[in-house]
Amino acid sequence: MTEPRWLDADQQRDWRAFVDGSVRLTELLDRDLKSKHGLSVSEYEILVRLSEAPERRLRMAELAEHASQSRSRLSHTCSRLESKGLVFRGGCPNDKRGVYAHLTDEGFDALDRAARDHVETVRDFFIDIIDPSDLAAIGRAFTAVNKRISEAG
Amino acid sequence: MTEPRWLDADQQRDWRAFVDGSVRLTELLDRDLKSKHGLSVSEYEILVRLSEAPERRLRMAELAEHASQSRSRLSHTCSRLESKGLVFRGGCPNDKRGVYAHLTDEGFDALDRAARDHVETVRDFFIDIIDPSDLAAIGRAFTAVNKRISEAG
DNA sequence: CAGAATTGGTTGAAGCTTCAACAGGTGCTC
DNA sequence: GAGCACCTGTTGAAGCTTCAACCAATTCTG
Repeated sequence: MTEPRWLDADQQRDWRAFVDGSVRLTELLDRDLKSKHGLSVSEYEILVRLSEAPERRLRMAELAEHASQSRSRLSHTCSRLESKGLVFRGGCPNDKRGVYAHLTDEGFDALDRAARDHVETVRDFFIDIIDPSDLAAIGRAFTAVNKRISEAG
Repeated sequence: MTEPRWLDADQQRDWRAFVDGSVRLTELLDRDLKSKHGLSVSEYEILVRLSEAPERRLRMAELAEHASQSRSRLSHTCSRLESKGLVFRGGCPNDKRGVYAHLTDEGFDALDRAARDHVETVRDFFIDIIDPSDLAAIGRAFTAVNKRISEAG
């Protein structure tokens, strides 16, 4: 068995900073959103994507794709959001298998309130403490990661 | 209520690339590690930290800190690792409340096997597709994030 | 030194995610 | 147009995480 190409010291340091940082950051954002607005990050993501979609509705499969969630997970989470009155699901005329998830007005308001706090926290713990050129580098890097993962799909 | 400082278009784009990318990447790594070695990323992290500790053992609280996990979660996960024979827990002489988690030889071997595959996947989907200076930027940025979160503690 | 406050770690229940199986629709092919 | 492969979305169970409550040991305080 050949020796793998281990990371060098710098790569190791940077990779670990990322792993730790992203875990801690998402946890912090999740806790923040939950305590102030009763929403998890993944629920929040769903509301965001719906709010941006034409007519504030999206097919389940599309929504799953946009929110980086499995269909099963989305299905469960939508049930919860539906029971909170933030989302409702209705059939699709063209394709009788299809289901549209719609953002309710109440859902839109909840999202608006949450987003105002959320953006401040994101700034506080990420955007505003990072050099703008480093942020651009992050953008480039993770765009490449997304592309790579999609290709491997 | 004053209008919050929304992100500008570039910030938004970069932030979202990161959110999506990191979710997808961790999911991919998790699936990879699980299918090839039956370990989740967080179990893997625990084994890594133990393997690097003097005498391959660490107090539970320290281990939780290093692995960015809650104590409760660590406790449950260690129970699972213990029943797989990769870790065992023993008391602490000085502080009778304390518990040391030890890496077993079997645990060390399992980690060694897993790490060889893991590093290739990390390279494939992250390190090797990113410009080295962008990786350095990521290191700087997330080091700052970690610092900020610790300070806010 | 007694009592209170803090720290270390575990536990069980509730909540969320994953996984595999499924029901119903669509569309392709022969 | 019957059969077959594929796609959509849901479901329930199993697995993992979070949360709050808890016990035990240590340390602080008067």
